[in-house]
Amino acid sequence: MVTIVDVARAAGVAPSTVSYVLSGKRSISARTRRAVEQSIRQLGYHPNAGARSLASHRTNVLSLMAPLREDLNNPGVMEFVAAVATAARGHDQDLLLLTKDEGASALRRVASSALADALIVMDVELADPRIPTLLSLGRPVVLIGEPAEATGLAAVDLDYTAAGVRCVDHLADLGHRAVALLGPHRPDIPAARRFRHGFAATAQARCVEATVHQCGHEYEAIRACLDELLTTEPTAIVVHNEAALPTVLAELQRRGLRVPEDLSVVAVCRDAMATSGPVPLTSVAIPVAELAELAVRMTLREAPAETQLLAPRLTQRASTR
Amino acid sequence: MVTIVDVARAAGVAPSTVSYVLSGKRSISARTRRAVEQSIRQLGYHPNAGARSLASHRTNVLSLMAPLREDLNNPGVMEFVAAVATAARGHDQDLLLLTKDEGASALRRVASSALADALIVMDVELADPRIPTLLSLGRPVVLIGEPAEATGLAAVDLDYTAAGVRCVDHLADLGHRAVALLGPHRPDIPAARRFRHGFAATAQARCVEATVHQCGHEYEAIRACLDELLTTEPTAIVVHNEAALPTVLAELQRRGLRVPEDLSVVAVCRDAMATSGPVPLTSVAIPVAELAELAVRMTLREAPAETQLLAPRLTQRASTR
DNA sequence: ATGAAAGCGCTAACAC
DNA sequence: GTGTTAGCGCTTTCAT
Repeated sequence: MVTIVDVARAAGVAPSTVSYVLSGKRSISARTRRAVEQSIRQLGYHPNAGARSLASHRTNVLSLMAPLREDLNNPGVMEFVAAVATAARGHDQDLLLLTKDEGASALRRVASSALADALIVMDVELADPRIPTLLSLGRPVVLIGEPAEATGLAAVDLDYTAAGVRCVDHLADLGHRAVALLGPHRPDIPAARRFRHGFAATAQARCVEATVHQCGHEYEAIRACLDELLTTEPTAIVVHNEAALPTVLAELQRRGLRVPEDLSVVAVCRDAMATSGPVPLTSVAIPVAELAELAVRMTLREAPAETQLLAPRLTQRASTR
Repeated sequence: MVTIVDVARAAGVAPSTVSYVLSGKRSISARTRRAVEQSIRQLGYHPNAGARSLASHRTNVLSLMAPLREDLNNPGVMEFVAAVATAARGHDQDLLLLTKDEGASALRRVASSALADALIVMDVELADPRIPTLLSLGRPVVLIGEPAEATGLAAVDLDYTAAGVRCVDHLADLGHRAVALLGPHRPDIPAARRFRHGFAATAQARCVEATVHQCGHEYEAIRACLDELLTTEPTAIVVHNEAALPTVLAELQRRGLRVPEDLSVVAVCRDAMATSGPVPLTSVAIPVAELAELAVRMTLREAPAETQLLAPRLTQRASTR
């Protein structure tokens, strides 16, 4: 194993000088820096993470707790995990992955044993039992997805209220007078509530008839939901349920409803999903990469640790008119 | 911060005794053990991971490198990540997540800086550039998904050859004489090759006409693939492409082909996927939890570090007859 | 069955 | 601009 002492000896300097070259915490002559960097490369030196953490009280590890069991079908979860991993590496941090069902004790364990410097937590619910623990950790915490009540914790999310507004505005602008919302399986989560409120309030403001429905992503649930939804004869639907989206579209087709001729569709989903079907969908994408980057920067105190809601962007494609 | 010295003082013993109570590496009187355990609980002591790793050369962290960008659509990837995280915690290990596109240098970094004790790598390809690095790491390495060539690295996977055999045997037993395989987007990966070989060899052995097709998961690709596939008028198809499966089924329906009346379908997919559509599908599931558990045990040297292929299990449901 | 003490490899305060 | 050195909190010999 190559240690800092080996590098120092090879470069003809003191170990602390090597440390300072690596950290940039004091000025180093160009000559010394070159010698040290060369020795590092030649010897293939990688600082020992444990020693570093012990001496500096920093691990350069972020921990992400994600809902890895229940939301397995939700492709958005994996996208977030990937985005956070990528954002973390972009800031020289590694990522320790925790599953949601390990609960508060895992958060405490990771923080107390100094396995990670900060925590990012997805899918925090209204009265989540993890919140008190997170508040007591003494480490930076950022939530992805904003719990409806102020928790005192920093959070990042899409502005779902604005997203609901945007979808209805788009459809109203196109002349639709009757629209329906097909929402997610869990109507109680903050994102669902906010979207629904934006949707309903804007429909009212613009004198558009609106109905709200919710369903899971199993075939039967979707079918029943569409049965109900279509009785009101809307000319457009907004689908805020990515997992159900493919089945919804297939089912519309099966019923002989063409998109957008008979029914306009706006989806809240990843761009990849919006463009993967026969009809490219007008959609509001969740800005996963930006949210992840922002969350990581917050944990590193490079961005103010407060709740930030990113503005939605609606991309018009072929499914609305 | 609570340290081992605090616990030792509270319990009236030496720090080393606390350490030994925690590790179980030497016998402790019941009385001492009780006192120490009580102090640990009362003080909320969590051993510092960095100090531990520095002193013991063990981190109790496993690193998993997963294809988090390219295979984002592949629900199987996330399932593996979740399963490995769960299996790791079951063995008192934490999980450091790496993305495949960080490449060999990330593996070297994590191993050399002692961030993790061992590495699990998904999606290793035929002539993967990471293989030489993995061989030189001096740490346990387990691949999930077996590269076709012997690499000298331990690996776990489903026995895809046997899976291909099993699917054709099932259909042949039901009396089918013409079957088609709809394979994955990347026909060159070992799993695809092996499945195809099992499929083709068994078809020949049982005098069943067989054709092999491949396609991505975009709508147009699937449509074109089905156009081609259906010209041979098979009475059954085997879908080894989970991402495409929902679209394939929707498209069959659109063409007026009923499952299983007009066409039997066998899928290689998660059970959740097999049972989520209108017709429960006869399927071969990938035993993700077992594979993850086995991989974790191999990294911990609790299972022999060799290539292990798990036998497929076919579950008959309503889509074949 | 338990204690004392020597490091593990690094960072950061202190010295010059 | 650089060197010296005292820890960081733990594990593990070595003693008894």
